Amino acid sequence: MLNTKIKPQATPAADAQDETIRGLYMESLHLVERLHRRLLDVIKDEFDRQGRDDVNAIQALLLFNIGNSELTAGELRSRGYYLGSNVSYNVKKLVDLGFINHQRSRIDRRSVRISLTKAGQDVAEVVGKLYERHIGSIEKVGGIGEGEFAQMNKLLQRLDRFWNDSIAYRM
Amino acid sequence: MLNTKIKPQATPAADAQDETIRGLYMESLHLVERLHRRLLDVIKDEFDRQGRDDVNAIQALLLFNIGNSELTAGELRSRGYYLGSNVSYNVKKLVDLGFINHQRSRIDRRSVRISLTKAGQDVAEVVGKLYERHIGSIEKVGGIGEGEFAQMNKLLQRLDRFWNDSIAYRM
DNA sequence: CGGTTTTTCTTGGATTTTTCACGTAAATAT
DNA sequence: ATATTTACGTGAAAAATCCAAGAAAAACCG
Repeated sequence: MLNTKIKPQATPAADAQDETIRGLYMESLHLVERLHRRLLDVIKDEFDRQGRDDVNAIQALLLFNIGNSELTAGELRSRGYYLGSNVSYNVKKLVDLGFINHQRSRIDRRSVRISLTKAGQDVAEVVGKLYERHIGSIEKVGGIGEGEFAQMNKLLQRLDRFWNDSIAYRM
Repeated sequence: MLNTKIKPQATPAADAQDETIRGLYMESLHLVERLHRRLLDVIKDEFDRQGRDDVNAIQALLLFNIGNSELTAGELRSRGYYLGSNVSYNVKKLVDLGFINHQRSRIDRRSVRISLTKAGQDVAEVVGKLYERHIGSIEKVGGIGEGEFAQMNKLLQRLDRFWNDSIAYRM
């Protein structure tokens, strides 16, 4: 794809190694972006097939993540279920669409308990069944088995931590 | 192709295996989303440090991807440089901001050739230098070396392909 | 306690971005 | 020549984000 042979020469050994890592690193970046998009596409496609257009992929993902839990709006962020800003906006939308219940906690009346309505559970189930199909075929069709998943996740975690640290510790 | 073993009890062994894969698969999904966000955060942070707020992370990423190439608007999508649906909007924005040049091709006058202005190159360079720092420390600090990157990318590609096929072949 | 601070979430408005449907010009096919 | 396809542009509506302000409840503290 990209021509990697055009480069100024520095320390031969270190440079050659960096050069290799560079290509791999850039590839990882592209892959992360692509996969993120692709996952949303897969989910959107699933709802398209069902002829549903009342939820988008991000909402469906959020509803699936909530699942049977009952949590507060804040937890949606802290647990990484919803990574955007302005949780309220999305919660409000999903309440309006009838996918989640929304009521103030009696224990801590500042917070809001959130759970899925029947309609919300249906959405979560569509996503859940989609994932089940994936899980059932990813090993044979996709060529990713347990060991490979474990390895991949370990490395993704390292990358995540690396980036996290590079912000936190101003590297 | 309706090999839909929907849900009922399978053999204990297969079920247990699926159970393991399930956890790993779900973790992968979360990681992909998290990493996508984190990368944007890292880039945003870099521009914050420079006291710049005239480009956002997505734009910076796009400018970096364009680099020294001169390509058409359509190629931004086909090459995966910009994965959104509205190339025109973003291109227009970046032209207005003075980061890219924009002129009709003489060969095919429907298409538009795009390249970075000096200002655009500066943005790309900020991203490029950020990546260089990463590349220089990812192995020691992040614990991801060549072999591990290669392995990770291979698996990410498989996942990408799996998802792509699951849309294309209606699995 | 009473006062202060912090947490948790809501609201409103401005702005940005996305989506969609249609439009145009140029290239290509029949 | 006519029809079709391709590559982009446009404009309006919808969605999402950002930001600042604020309410209510809880936690803290002398």
